[in-house]
Amino acid sequence: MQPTIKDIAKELDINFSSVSRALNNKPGVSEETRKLVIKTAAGMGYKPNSIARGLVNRSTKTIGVILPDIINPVFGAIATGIIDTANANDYDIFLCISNWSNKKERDYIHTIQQKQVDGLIIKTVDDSNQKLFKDIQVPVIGHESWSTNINYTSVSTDNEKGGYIAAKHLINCGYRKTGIIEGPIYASAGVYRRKGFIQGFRDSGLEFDENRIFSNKYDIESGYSLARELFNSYPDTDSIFNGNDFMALGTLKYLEENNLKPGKDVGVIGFDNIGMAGLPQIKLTTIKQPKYSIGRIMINVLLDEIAIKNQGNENFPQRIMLEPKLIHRGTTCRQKTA
Amino acid sequence: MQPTIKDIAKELDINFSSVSRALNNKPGVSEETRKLVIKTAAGMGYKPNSIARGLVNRSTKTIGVILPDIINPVFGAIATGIIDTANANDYDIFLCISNWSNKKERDYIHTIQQKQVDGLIIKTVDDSNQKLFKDIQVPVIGHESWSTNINYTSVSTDNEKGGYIAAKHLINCGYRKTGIIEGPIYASAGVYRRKGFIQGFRDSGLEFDENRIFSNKYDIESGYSLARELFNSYPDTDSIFNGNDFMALGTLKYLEENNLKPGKDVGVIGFDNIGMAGLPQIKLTTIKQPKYSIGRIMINVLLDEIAIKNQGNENFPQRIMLEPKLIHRGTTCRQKTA
DNA sequence: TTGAAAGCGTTACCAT
DNA sequence: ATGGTAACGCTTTCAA
Repeated sequence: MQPTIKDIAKELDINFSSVSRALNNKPGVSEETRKLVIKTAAGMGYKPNSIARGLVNRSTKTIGVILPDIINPVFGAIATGIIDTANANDYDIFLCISNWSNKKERDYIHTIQQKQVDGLIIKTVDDSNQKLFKDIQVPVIGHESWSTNINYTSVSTDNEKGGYIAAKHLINCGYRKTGIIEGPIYASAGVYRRKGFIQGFRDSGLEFDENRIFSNKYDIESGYSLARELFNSYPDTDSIFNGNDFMALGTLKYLEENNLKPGKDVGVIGFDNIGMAGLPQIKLTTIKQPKYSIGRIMINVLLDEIAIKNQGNENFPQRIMLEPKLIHRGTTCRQKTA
Repeated sequence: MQPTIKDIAKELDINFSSVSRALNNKPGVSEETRKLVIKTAAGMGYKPNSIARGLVNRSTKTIGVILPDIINPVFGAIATGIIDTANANDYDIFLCISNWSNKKERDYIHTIQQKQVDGLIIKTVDDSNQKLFKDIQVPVIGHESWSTNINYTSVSTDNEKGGYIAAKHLINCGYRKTGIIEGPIYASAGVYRRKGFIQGFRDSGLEFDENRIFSNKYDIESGYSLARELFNSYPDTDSIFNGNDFMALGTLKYLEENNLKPGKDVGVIGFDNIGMAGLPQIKLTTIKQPKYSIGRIMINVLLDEIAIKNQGNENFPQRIMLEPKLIHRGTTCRQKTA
């Protein structure tokens, strides 16, 4: 059995409240007893029970984080940003993976509340669980989800702008027969990326044929099979805007297998800029997201909201948007464009 | 404020212990009151406080998991296996990332205990923190760490065998001037992989020059720079055994930039078989690990040890080894070998 | 400075 | 079947 403060108190023949005061650097104990307590506590291998502490303090110093997957290094990077920054501020992270399942996400939203986290960071699969947020008692920060009728802060890359930049780049390269390969149709990020992309075409006086949009899951396999579908339906396709880099990797796989040279026969652009995108064998042109910063900013904003709330102040939701950036590599036209 | 069982009791003008019984499907309440309690609880939006529950039950139904990083999809896959299986058994996961830092790892070992987890799964950076395990009060499962003087179960791929297989394959391909590019020198997995690899040479009557071993971190950049170092020191290098696929990716990058064709000019073999290894642009020959299964088995064994312990039985540490498998792709000799 | 006691939300055990 | 109460380990307030 782990020793408790009562055991320490018994050992020293003092009251356990004094032990508590000593261990927490609270006033009300002589320097002498404090030193003695700390020493014997260490000797006995005492470790505070943070569950008991959480019960009385009504704060667990823990933030719940719900992410859809963890194999995609984008979320790995975001999670790392969250964890690093939280730890630096003395908070722990309770990480949950919804596996792109609405049901799992819903379950996690419930269990995480029961665990009395001090705040919640979540990237929802789509909008369907957002109604659950309104009776969460702690601050919530969303990633890639924003609508005017919700009351929590969201931080994401400016996906619409990212899509716009991608479109402009493809057009500048001279591509005209573009297809879109994207993730789940209702995924918030995808909606904005697509919107910006189509707007980019429009602003160039071009029309984008929305039949050329194919959607499935955000992984390599889906990118691969959607590329096939796209080319089967539209053999004249000269370029592809991918929902993320994983899907672009699948697209590249399809092209390779069909002897189509990316950047020459077909322009390919991704989204995220994951580590592998820069490999010389890949050289994927993509829209970079500040992944680590997204995590860092989310937790900073959340911690701030927690502090404000504890002071009894009201907070109102913000929409924080980070800058996307074109990374021009080998899978789109070679020469740099304006 | 979240309603508590006392609030429900007050509402119904019954004792809160009856509410507890009703909500937990324990005997001692009439079906009538049970239904009433459940109904009003739902109506009031009651959510059990699992922290209070944990305090009295001395079980949080939570498993702590400490992994060194999460950007490498190997750990992503392992974590997914752990989380899926734990959830299926009604356990939650408290996931921590040590970022390959001994200090962070040590801190996490402490905080995770304070959070009263029911068990711990950990992949240590190296052996230095293993002494901390002996005064952990809950079952511990290690990944890729095993020595006879420790008392916890470990599950990993048979790394020694994996290294052996890699060596045999390289030799069969006809390579003789092999270099090793590996992670931190004390990393347990690397030690066994290297040992098996050298043994493979020996068993073929060949001598492996240990000066050709270069080590750094388990990432793409390290693989890249170590490849350069290796070729600078040993320009006659004809093949490379990489500590993991990420490092192999870095090696491939170096080769590409120096116009060396993998599989033709230089044989390259990795370890893990991450998703990207199979891409046609990469086609990395590698030693496959059953990543998801590693996670699944770790949690299953842990849950078993927890159950045994709760029955008051003693458990003794096991070393569970999973089979590695050669995946022969394009970065080593083309024709299949025995 | 120290001791005593209440209370956090829950479960479990005792009466009734 | 129900009510009452102790207990989990801790922090905090109030007395002494």
